[in-house]
Amino acid sequence: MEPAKAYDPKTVEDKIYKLWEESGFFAPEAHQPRADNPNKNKSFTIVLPPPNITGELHMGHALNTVIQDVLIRKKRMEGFKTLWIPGTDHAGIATQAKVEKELRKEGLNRFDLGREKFIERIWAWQEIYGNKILGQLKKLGASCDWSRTRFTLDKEYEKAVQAAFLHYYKKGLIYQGERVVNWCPRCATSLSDLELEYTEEKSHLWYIKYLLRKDALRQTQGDDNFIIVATTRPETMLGDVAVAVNPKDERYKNLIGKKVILPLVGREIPIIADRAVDQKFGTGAVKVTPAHDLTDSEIGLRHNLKIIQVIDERGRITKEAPLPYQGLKIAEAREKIIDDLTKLNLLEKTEDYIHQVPKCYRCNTVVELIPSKQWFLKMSDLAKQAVKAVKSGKIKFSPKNFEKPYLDWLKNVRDWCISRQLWWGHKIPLDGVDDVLDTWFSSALWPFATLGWPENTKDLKTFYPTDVLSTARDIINLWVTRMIFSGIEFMGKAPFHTVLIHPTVLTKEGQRMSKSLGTGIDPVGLIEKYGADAVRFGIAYQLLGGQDIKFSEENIVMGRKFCNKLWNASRFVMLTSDVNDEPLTSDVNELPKCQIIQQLNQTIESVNKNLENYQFGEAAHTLYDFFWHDFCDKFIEETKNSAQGGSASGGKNQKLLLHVLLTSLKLLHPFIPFITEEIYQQLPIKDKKQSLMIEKWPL
RNA sequence: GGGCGGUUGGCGCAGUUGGUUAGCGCGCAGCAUUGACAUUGCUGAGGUCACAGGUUCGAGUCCUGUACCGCCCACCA
Repeated sequence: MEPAKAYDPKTVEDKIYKLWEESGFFAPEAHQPRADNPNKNKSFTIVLPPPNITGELHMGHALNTVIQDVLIRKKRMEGFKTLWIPGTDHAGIATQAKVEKELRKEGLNRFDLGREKFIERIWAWQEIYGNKILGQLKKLGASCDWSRTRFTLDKEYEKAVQAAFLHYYKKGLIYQGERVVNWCPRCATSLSDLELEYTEEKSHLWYIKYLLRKDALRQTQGDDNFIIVATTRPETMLGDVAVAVNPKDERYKNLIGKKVILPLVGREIPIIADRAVDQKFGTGAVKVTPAHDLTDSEIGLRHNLKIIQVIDERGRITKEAPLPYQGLKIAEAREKIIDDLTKLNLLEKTEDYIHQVPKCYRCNTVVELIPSKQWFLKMSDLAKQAVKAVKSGKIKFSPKNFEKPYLDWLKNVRDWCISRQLWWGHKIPLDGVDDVLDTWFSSALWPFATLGWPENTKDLKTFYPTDVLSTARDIINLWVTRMIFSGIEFMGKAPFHTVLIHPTVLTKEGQRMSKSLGTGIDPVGLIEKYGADAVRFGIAYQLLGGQDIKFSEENIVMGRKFCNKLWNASRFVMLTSDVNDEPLTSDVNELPKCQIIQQLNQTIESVNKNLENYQFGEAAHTLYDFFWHDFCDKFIEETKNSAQGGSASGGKNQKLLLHVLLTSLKLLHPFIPFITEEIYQQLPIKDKKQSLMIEKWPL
């Protein structure tokens, strides 16, 4: 049957993907490399950044899938032992929050179910969404080795996590400590600094009078009988243990060492001097609450102050506070305290104040700082290793300027709080501990745990270290740094040589795409509308210069048009080919040195160079221009004219047409795999491979 | 508060080490055409390259400053 006039991706894509899966060529051992292949002993490995099982994929995933698949498909055609490992991430807090939200719709919370039932419920969720995500990757055409699919919470992976934890523990790098940690009262867990999201909020700066104790009063010659502190968190005053001023501050020099009476509480607390106090802010005198503020906690340590916890894990005032405030929620307590201070005439003034409020990055609840017993991983030595790997050039970032934020962060890094009071995650391997590990502790092991570590597997020997890691910039420090030091620590080698930071996909208006804002675009919807190849080519075409992408559907339209052009040009070549009885050859040596061949060779050279430098957009543009304008508009039209004069030159032109078409299909295949494969399957050529996937890449 | 990036035709973007008429996609206008393709072909309109100075024989491209936009990082109560 004659191929349809217009290319219809719907009739092609599922069929072709099935063909690929059945061929087995996604796995590195599926086909024998040619004897003359210089790369046959080299491997090329990518680990897919495992998507969180919290929902469906977004455009960022689609973009990253295109990048990785282009790299993988090209290397596969070059004859490398190519492995792209897929998988998903259990995403501790994110998934737990998602499932809790589901429960809430049923009027339940996780405590109603209990730990075991709740975890069962999440496993049911992971079954659905994990598979959904893998299905979406397949729709995009990802040529991952699905037989090696991993999940960060599967049984084997659990072994890796345990082994890692015990290694650190035995080495003395893991310790338990009572520290002030970020705490989400809704999730009831600690959070790392990186898991906070700050939002700017209008609030107030309250100026509160702390009265001096009577004997202190007698000793001061001034007429002030109080010191004023400014705060944005009046409710924490219930836990104050001192008032601090800068030692150089002349205004307060004679007050240092004196005592004040903490309003509403009645506790006597000292006025101390500490360098952390900024003279210029507020009144230059700051209330010190070591239990609920990080700076204060450090001041407390320096001055040997008590820690009085007045906010508990659920965000309520504790029994350490005076009776009237006990059990109140933070907002209620704040209101009552302001009220009471006003009545006592201790509120000097209230100013409007805009400040950054930390919120839980998963559930958007205001995060509290509370003292809590947690597990920490010592970072200083590990961070040094991670710094060295990049400074020595063993790992390169592309674009290079992302090395700076990476190095800056590592330079100032604090110990990593790795315990979470969640139910969904890896349990800390020590008896009697209910805490789980930060989800990033397990994903830090991804490049080698997916290959079988801690067992010394064949895969590990063959495919580690991996080659390119492609990811979004916002998880450089959450994930990339931690993979790097983990790889060095456990494998003795950096886990990859290149970190590819891809652009962020924004809306056309320049907004961040997000579900909650309603600005997200579903790649699968686009695939249904335009076809996967159109989506892929549209994305690749826009991957220029490395800056963020304002997504516009017009590029996908272009992709669809291009696919159609390719389809019809191929139809033309094939229709005219049928005239010949003999199968046509694509032997390069028989080709004349004409203009189209010259242009083709330039295209090959340019595409190779651009792909080696991760210039995907440039490569896509080059291919587009060559195929459409040089090949279709000029060369094909010319062959029509020359054919009219007689059939003598017809055969030669056929070979040429077929050669250029086949080479173009090879070059385009990494970008638009479905349509190129479909056409390849129909081509009347000798020595056809089972799939275009394993054809020889043009050099 | 610190760091990074952006500002080029209606929209989305390219412009390598400074050098003849600043490119691409989408859109727009006119013309063409049933024989690969109307998801087409040809032709064309449309930009004082954010602003102000400076370096240079010559700057979208280098330097200084300004404005606006975006992102990341940061314990200023």
